[in-house]
Amino acid sequence: MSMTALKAQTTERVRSVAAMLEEEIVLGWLLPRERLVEEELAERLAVKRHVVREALADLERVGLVERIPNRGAVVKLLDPVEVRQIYSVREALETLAAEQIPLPASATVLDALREVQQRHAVAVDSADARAAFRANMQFHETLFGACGNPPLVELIQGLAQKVHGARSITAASPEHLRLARDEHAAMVEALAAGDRDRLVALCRQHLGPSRDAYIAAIEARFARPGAVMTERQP
Amino acid sequence: MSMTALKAQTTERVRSVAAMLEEEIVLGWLLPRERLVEEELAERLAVKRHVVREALADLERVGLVERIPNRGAVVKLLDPVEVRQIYSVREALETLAAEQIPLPASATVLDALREVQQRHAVAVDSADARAAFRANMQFHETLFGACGNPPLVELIQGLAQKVHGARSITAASPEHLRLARDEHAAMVEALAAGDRDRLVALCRQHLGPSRDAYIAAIEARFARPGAVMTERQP
DNA sequence: TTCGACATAATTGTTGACAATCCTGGCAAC
DNA sequence: GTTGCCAGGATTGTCAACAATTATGTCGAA
Repeated sequence: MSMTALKAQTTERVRSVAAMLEEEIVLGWLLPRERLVEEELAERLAVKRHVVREALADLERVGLVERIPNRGAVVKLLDPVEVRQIYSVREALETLAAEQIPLPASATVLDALREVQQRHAVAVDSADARAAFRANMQFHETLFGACGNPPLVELIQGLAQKVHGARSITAASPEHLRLARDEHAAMVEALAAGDRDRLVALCRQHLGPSRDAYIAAIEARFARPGAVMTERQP
Repeated sequence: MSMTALKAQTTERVRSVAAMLEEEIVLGWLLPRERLVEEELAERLAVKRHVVREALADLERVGLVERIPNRGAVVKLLDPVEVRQIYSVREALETLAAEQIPLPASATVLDALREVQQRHAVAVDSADARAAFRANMQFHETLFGACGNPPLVELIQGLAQKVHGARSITAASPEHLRLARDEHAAMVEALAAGDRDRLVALCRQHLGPSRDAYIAAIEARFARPGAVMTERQP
């Protein structure tokens, strides 16, 4: 029965390492274009190189890092047009899911959402970015999970992961966190009231801020010399 | 480029192995629930175990195989409800993509589609299942690729891959192949004529047959003993 | 100074052996 | 006849050393 073995099963360690790296990317601890050296990570995370290797392969599949043969991995920098495209698909998918959630929402779903939202609010108020990130992910998972279409939920989560690199701008910003918190509350309200139009609208506008903040930040800070942006010359 | 490269880059070999296994699954050479033993595959495909391992991890992420820790990999058997859910999302995404294709389609797109469709028709007529499969994939890639949203195309392809295991029923069936060929022709026609409604409708109905055939087949052939179906005893 | 060849260092990719784990089948006890 | 247990074998997971590749820095020549 106990699925979670006491001594971390191998594939679990890989997933654990991948999750740690993902968090470090989202929280801005690892910046775009930063190199991810296998041995270095292996020592820091106290695992063998080969585990880090598999974790990096996982993150490459997800789209969070980029691996160049014989040259190693770097955290991927999404260009603005790709971000816009991804967000447009996210909007479509999340709308689709929101339209399929049975309304008014069941008590179990509402209770779960309120509990998670509570944790998220606490994390935001105490400026605990990591806890806020985790609670935020869990909130969306339970919210969209209520649509009854697991493959759809998986897709939504996958797309969210893809732009996690983009969230390093908003994940630490108190204003954005507070805004997200309030929007979550509004969503729960709409779910309880059975107001589908409001729910869908909330989901849609919930996506905007992080996208816009990222695009603005990326064009200001990570522009490559040689691109359209005029960069100061040394 | 020569596929059978003598000195293939490592990550290329992994992708190559994954692609081979995927084809073998789609063509029904590897059946659902069949075990995939690393050493065995390594010897058969003339690569090291380590490469097979990574390829299996890839296919696991795609959803074509299932890996249980310390027990190995098997080709995944999708249950009918999951297949229905996936197809419903496919329908939504392909509709979304079809709605974004600029109409009437550009000459380059049409030329490319006609060329691929020609190859597909030849393969179907000569009952070359493998060539038909490849041409079919390429057709949909170029078709939806015309929507101008690469992440969306990637998602569509990923979902198609997920149900590739389900295609082993239709991939070898002459009737289904002929039907697909004719529907492809109709799509090209709609693209050329700039008839968006017809295009969207064609995309939608194009999904039906393989889904229905798979669900019927799975319930007839792969029912687990202990389920409602009565299975013959040896 | 600038350019290019060459040696050197840093990093990834590969390999085979070893350890851990899980399934199979036989054998004994009830 | 069924159940439980203990080998034995098959398979996956782990590891450290080695090979291959790419980046870096130095030196000499134009």
